[in-house]
Amino acid sequence: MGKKKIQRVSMQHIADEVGVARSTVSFILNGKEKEGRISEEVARRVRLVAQNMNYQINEVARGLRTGYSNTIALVVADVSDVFFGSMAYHIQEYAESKGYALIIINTGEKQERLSSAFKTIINRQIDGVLMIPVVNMKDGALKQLNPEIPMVLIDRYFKSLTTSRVIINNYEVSKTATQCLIEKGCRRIALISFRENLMHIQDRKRGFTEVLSVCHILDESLICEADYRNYNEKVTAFLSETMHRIDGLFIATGGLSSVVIRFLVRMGIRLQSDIQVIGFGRIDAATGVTIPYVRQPLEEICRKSFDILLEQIKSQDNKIVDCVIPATIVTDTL
Amino acid sequence: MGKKKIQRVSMQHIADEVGVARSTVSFILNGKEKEGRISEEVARRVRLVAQNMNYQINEVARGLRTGYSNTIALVVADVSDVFFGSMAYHIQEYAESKGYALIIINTGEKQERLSSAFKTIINRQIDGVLMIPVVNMKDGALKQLNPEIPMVLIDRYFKSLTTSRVIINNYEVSKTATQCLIEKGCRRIALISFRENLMHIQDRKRGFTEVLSVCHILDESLICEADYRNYNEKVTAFLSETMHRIDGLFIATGGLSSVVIRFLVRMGIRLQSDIQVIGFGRIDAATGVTIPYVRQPLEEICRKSFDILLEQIKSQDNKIVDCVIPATIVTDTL
DNA sequence: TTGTAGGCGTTATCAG
DNA sequence: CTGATAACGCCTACAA
Repeated sequence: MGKKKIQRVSMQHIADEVGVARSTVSFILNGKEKEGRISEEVARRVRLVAQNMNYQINEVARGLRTGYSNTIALVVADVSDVFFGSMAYHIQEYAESKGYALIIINTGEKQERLSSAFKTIINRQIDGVLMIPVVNMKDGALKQLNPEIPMVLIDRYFKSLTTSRVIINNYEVSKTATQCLIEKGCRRIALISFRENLMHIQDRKRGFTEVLSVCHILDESLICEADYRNYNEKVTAFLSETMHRIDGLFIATGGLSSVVIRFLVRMGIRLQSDIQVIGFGRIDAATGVTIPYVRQPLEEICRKSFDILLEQIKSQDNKIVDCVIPATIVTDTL
Repeated sequence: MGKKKIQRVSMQHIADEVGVARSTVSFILNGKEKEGRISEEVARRVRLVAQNMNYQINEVARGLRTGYSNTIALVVADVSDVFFGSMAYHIQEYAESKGYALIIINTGEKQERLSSAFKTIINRQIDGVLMIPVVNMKDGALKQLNPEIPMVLIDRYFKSLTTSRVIINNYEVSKTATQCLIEKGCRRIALISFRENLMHIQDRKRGFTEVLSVCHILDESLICEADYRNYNEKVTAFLSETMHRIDGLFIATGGLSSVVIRFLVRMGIRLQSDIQVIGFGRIDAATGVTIPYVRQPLEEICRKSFDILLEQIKSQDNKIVDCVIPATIVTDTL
């Protein structure tokens, strides 16, 4: 077999060509010519030759030397989920603009895959981790895997703040969403959500119930918290039983929108007239009507998360940052 | 600032601990003890110490030495697209099982971003590239960027076969899909698709028209090929004009399903009774009816693509592989 | 102002 | 059977 090793041009090659030392080339190509006190003339020649030889820096060698790979990891349950996928998109775009590469690690909902993920992260000298935690992930389990490595949690969070995070104002925006329904005249309002130990879900529920409590129209029987395994059955059962006695519905989890809307339509419910619905994240269903929703500023969340992570990588202090980005309600989908 | 360099345990540490040479440790930890003719006793001790010191191999150092990063890149227009996202998911899962990491590179629809992508790929010694080409990508432009690096095209392809690829049987499955409509009694069948220079789209159209031609029911005015920019207007205009004189519709591109279905529902068309519809890829709309579709075996496609790429990486021969995986029609969505 | 040399952690080659 | 030793390409303290 032709063991044709791909031969690339290194700094040494350039040095030889110009008749100067490796180090000089390194200084120039890294823009540290001032620091290295290189003559303008030499710098020019080196840069020219580098260009001509089409020199590309070897990040692997640099990584070995510096200890940094200029790579970050995004750890999610499943990138094929639109929400996670959008995160991945924005993060990659932003990371690239900052000279970072992004590796993706799927963990499913499985805690045990986290340790394998961290092994990869260590092995490859990944500089930092952006993670979207999943349900059955314990708070401690995270940092415990490797307390050294910079990490920022996105979108979901735990009671205790042991890791930096970037989240939206779940509680407040859920209050606003609920008030929207009330303002439209709804009085018998239901909530559909997941049953989770993650705070973002609980905060949304809290916002919902508080508003209804204040208005004295809270009905606990109109709250449906589905499990991950059988959410389809749970939700349809709940709706079958309640849909004729509710006039408003807050779907507090994007992942449930599709099944809920589909069921209501199939049952002949006229959305936004029989029942006012508001969702979390854009609802892309062929309903013929516009359904308002809580818009999470994904791009901003991603950029902020990356900025925080980068800051943590650069300045080794393990300062914990807690960043809350406000979500907004969108009522007129164009 | 605390420039606390993360200190990891290297092979040297283990060697020192056991009282043996680095190279010996390397042999053992790479499972080449037979080849290296290491004594069972030493091997055992080394492994034990490695375990105790929680040794993790440094892939960066290994990469510098071997020239391989054990990393592949997935180049797509936009991972947040469900189709691409699913690809990313399956590829990452499979790659991980084979000891490879996956980096994601988004290029949008922009040709010029390809060269930046390849720069990253070279810089980081990425071993191979899986790419889902986009519309305005010229065939030559691909390999040209770097003919050395192993690459496999997925899902979309060009006339000339200059790069390995894994695709589905677009032509055949489109014939089958069209026949499905005919068997349901449709005679005035429309096609909605993108106008693309990529072969997969053209092959689908070809399958469609050929079947209708044979049956003498081909009506060129019932073919809508939308542009990327204004596909929404184009499609709705087309449907407004034709929906009352068609009884069958083949949506040959997954990306158009949503807008088409939404429009038809809004117009009061009863799907699968006024008009029989068949799509490409599952249609997730709240229609209340089941819409048949062409199912692309994503996981199989991804695994096959990775296998081919790996083969190409391992054996440096640039043999070009053309793999066609059959898609199937799904009629009963559960 | 420039060059030298050592080392990052691994693997390959060759010598004991 | 095992151990030196030399790369891989880059960075940087230090020498000149």
